Amino acid sequence: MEGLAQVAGLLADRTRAAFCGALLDGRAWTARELAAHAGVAASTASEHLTRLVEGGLLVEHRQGRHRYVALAGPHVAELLESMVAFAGPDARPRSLRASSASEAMARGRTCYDHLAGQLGIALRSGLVGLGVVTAELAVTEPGMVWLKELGFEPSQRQLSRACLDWTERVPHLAGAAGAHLCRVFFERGWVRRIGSGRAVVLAPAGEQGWRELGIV
Amino acid sequence: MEGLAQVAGLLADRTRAAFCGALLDGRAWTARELAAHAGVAASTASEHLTRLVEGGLLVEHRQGRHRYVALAGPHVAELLESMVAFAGPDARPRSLRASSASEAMARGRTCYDHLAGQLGIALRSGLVGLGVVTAELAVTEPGMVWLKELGFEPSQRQLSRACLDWTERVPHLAGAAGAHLCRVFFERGWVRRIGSGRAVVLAPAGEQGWRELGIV
DNA sequence: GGGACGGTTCGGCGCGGGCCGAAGTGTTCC
DNA sequence: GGAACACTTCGGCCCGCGCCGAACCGTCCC
Repeated sequence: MEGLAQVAGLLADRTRAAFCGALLDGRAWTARELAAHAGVAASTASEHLTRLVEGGLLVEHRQGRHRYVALAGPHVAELLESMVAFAGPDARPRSLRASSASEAMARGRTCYDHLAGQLGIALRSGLVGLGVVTAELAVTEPGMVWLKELGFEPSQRQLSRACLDWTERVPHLAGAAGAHLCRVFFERGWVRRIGSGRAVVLAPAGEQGWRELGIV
Repeated sequence: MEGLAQVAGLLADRTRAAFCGALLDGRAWTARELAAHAGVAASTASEHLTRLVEGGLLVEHRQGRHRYVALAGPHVAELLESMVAFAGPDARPRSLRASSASEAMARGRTCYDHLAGQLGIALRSGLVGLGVVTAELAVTEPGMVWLKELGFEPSQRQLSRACLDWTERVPHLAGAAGAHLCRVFFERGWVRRIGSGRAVVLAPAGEQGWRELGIV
């Protein structure tokens, strides 16, 4: 259980945990952004990032004078999700600005590579209603046809997976299928990011697209 | 991500991690047993256990002068499994005795409430061959009939789940179905514990039973 | 070249926590 | 009652680590 203690140790610090939480949006952040997000000095952030990269949780990508870091893959996102799901959501925001930001996140956001929040729940209900996935979020045979019409190609990666939503406490669709749909929605401009962060919103074109597909 | 850091902190210590690893066999251990297992003083173990119980990872059960502790439930076992799967198996045993004990564990053991090791793999292959579960370990319709004949009753708990075997690096059957089969096999005396610990073996009666069920 | 900027390295500080042994509590058994 | 035993509490030790600021290194832009 040596390895268990090591990986737990990487996440056992509030600053490193805050980094990982921010990176759960699936995007790459610079060291400074993360430092500001967690409220520590740049030097401190730098050391933490080195540890997280060496521990295999993060990958880095140097570009000019910037150091971009991102989660090392879906397996890391899944690990973090399951730990957050166990720990439960944190006590909630104090400031007004933080509160409105967290409301926007509750409405819709990315969770690593798929949609979450109320938007994720709506997508899930729609797909269940269409018979694309079962109530347990397994892709059905007609569902696979439906996905392939949207350009989905099966791969090594697990087809579908339930990801526990930590604002809604309800599972939404993750895995290869969830990631593909999220990507398609972004490509078509149906979903776009708002504000600074990971909150997303369904654009008018998206509302229409979802209606045409029968999701809503 | 406050909560994430807290739960990670509970597991970030090698002694506490060793406790959890031992408890992954699904049985209740006394404080002394765990202390000996991890090689620390009884007083040290006592403090660690208090923290793990307060953190919700373990439950305790006082009986006379003994303090029994066990994992707080399948959700904890699943959390630990996913972290161990990420971290990978530890470097391997030094002493001869440790080596033969770990060989016995590799042949068969309990993983919280289901079978693991080569025995778990054999069970899984058999069930796939019988069509009880798909290759992805989802229970089929005929499989549910088969399970009900063995006394299985569906519950709230997730029906089946793939648990990554950390000696074999192959998934075996966990979840409600895996737990039920394990329990039935113990009740019928088909599987029994050997030696001090969590290693198990298929008894002669079990070999015959498995043949009759078509598992092997 | 010079200045601004992102990131890193290093030294030093302080706190937290893991460990033990000794002493104490409650239980079991004779 | 007395002895053995499982566990807990407490005091004290020490190491690890998270943090910062200062100095430094590269890159980018004028």
